[in-house]
Amino acid sequence: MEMPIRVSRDFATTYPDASASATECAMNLARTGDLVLGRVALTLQPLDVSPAGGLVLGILKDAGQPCPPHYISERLIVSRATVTGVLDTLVKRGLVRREPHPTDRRMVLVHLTKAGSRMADAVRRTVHRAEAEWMGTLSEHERDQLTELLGKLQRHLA
Amino acid sequence: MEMPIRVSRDFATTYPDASASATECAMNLARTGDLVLGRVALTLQPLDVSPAGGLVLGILKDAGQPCPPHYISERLIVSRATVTGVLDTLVKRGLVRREPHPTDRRMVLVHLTKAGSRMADAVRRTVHRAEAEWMGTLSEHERDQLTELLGKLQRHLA
DNA sequence: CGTGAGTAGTTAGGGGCCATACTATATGGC
DNA sequence: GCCATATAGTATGGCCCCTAACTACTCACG
Repeated sequence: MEMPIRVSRDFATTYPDASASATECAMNLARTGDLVLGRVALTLQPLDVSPAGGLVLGILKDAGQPCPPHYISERLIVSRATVTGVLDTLVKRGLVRREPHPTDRRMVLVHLTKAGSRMADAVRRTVHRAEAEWMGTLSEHERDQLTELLGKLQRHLA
Repeated sequence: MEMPIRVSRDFATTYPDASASATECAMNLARTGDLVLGRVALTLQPLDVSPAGGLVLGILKDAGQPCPPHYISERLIVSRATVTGVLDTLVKRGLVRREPHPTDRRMVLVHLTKAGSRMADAVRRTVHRAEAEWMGTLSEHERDQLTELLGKLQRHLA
């Protein structure tokens, strides 16, 4: 498999109103994003936490206090329904606890358990150490360049 | 929401053996990849085809002849089980047909129907036109730069 | 030949993600 | 106070993705 993905030589004639460089960017962005997600999942496997679960723990840890699911949903940029499912898994694993909100009875407050708090730390340490290794091929300058380019795209895509 | 994602100011002291620039790259790669995938799904919605389904149609079209599922699985970098599911959907939609392999009875050959062939073309046209628009914020030079950086990472991550 | 190793496809079960629809609760304007 | 509207959480059902296990078949080696 070639890397990066390139379009075929006759791309421009086959798709006149397309752009080869744009298509190559899009395909490689999707592929690279997928590779990174795969690496995260692999890295977290020994901890027996899913990437989504790890992110939720991190959000709760950062908040420093119990949070309602809708807050997690917004931070994670994911639907509330998805958060319900991830929380179910975390509850089963004993990393998180749901409690009724003291004043607003529509809400639930998600509490980090002791084990959940420890796990949040372990996830962060593990993932950040791994990230440093993944990006080892790029120089500091290249990383900044990449982050800038991605930021520009995100502003346009979001 | 800021774009690109940046780590907090005290990142280096909190995670001594991590790299802020590496973590930023990883987070933004995951995010941007996700945004691109979301755009693809949105773009294909009017055609009533899933992103995965569209890719399978493209692979069959490129092959120019009926293919066994394991070939699709390798091209798509996805498990054979997943291909089974995607093909089920495509069969239901009448875009694809399963036929027994004439000589090797373990295999199935996936045929593109007339409608499937037309759909493959429509998917490509639609997505490539959209890609040109998504990447509109980046100059030709920036796109090449981005593709190169992603390629370098892919070689390291794959 | 026959048998064991390898290959192809599917099934089963699990997770993440979504949109939609439903219930319960809160709130602001009348 | 009452009601329309908005908000919070969840259930449902769909797609995509995985691993593991199972069936059917092929093939090479003894």
